[in-house]
Amino acid sequence: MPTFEVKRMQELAEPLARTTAPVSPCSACSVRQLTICADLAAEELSELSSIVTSVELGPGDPLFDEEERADYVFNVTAGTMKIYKLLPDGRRQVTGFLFPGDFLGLANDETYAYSAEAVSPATLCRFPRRKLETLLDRFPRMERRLLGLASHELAAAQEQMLLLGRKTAREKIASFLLLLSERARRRGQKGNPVSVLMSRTDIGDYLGLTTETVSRTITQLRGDGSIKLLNGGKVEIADLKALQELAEGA
Amino acid sequence: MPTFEVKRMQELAEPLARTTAPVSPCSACSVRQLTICADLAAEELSELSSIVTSVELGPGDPLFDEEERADYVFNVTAGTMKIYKLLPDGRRQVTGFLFPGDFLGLANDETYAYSAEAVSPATLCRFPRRKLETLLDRFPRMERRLLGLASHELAAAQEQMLLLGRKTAREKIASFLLLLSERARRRGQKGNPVSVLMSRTDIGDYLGLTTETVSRTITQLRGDGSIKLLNGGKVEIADLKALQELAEGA
DNA sequence: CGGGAAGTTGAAGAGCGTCAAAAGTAGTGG
DNA sequence: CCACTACTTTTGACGCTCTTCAACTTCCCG
Repeated sequence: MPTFEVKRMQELAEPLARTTAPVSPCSACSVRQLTICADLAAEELSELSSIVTSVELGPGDPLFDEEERADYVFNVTAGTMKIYKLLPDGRRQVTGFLFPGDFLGLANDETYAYSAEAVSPATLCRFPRRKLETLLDRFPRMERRLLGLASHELAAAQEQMLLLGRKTAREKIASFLLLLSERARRRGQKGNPVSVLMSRTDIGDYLGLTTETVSRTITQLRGDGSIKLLNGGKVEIADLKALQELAEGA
Repeated sequence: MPTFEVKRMQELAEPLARTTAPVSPCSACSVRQLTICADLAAEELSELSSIVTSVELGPGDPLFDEEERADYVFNVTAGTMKIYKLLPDGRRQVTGFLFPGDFLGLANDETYAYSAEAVSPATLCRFPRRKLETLLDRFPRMERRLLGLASHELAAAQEQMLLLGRKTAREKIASFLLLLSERARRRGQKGNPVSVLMSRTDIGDYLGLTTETVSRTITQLRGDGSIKLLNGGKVEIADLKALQELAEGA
């Protein structure tokens, strides 16, 4: 049985990643209320448990690549992931950072529309897509939940388009810090200081900037007194109001 | 009964827009297969008909504004719509152009995440959100379809982020023309020449450029021999391969 | 410690934006 | 039918933000 799981793991990602036997009952899951598993009955949860597998990734480990057959969908339970698209010459656009409770791998097509990789050590729940679909037929509440998550993602994507297309570097960085802060708070952590675990390159690729511009802009905001850099990748939001006005482009 | 409809219309948009009594049976709808109503049984279609109303808009007419209460969802049946977000100082990001068969108004929140307005004369089906939701409970096939559309939208949004964050002006214009062409073909029209009904300003706001840059870039592509401008806002794709390579950033 | 990656800072340059004006297009009314 | 107006598009000149290329510094992790 463990052997079986390990084999499937290798189809999925490099030997770096580890899979274990069916995850401990979803009922103990700390991020359940944030994701598709919210509000399921005990019986439904146990059915879900029976198809789910856990995946562990280290920083930089790939989960899947764009164009790959989308046989699984995932739920982040710990750590941070990034999803991105590439141009043939290597230019990269990070389309999202994912935190515990976030869902990924929804594919309309039969293939993933983006690549996914771990930013920090991360744990995910993996659902075979086919099996999840048949489960959805019987758990309309879960399907509704999934639709809700997708439409939330869609709204976030549009907000990001506004940022990419129309905001200046300063506005982008301010928006980014506030977004991280807000998302941390929604996960029940404190939003200030905010931990910024991703590299300058990742931030640049998310905001449509170069690492140099990210660095310079952060330095600038620090000079303004809007933020302070602490150690451990933490950023203190020193002047929330200024940052918010900047982010909204006022 | 018609009075009732007119009154509700006024909550929705300005007197410019017109509503009629329940639309002629959905069974005759020409875009049904493209949208949420695909694959419904005759009986289901008639139930759907009973809650739907038709909306007609002229160029520039608003359908709804960001932040407004999202009491309705819509389906474009004819014409072209645009959806966009604004910054307080007036900077605008068009997050999508919508054509017959496209769906809009999905709101996660209780309010719309963007504004919507007609680009050309347009007709839409309007569904009261609440009633549609109860219908979805009974028509799982429609809910599945909606989820499929949402995840398709999501993939398109990510493609657009790649464009906004990482492509040059030339690459953006090339991608845009190919996108319009592709979408026209999917609706059963011919993809070349492609009709570009929207203004340079709208295009710029969609691609994260100014109207001047859009104009200059189009002139440039014409000079290259990649495209030709015909009258009636039509653009002939003269060198498809060149345009594709440009769009992919090769 | 020491080596390598990540981050910061600097100088120069390119691409796109801004401001301005001309050319084209469409709608209106005499 | 044509002239007038108003708007959209195009073109031009210039400037600024962000990128590019490069060197230097800091931070890790062995």
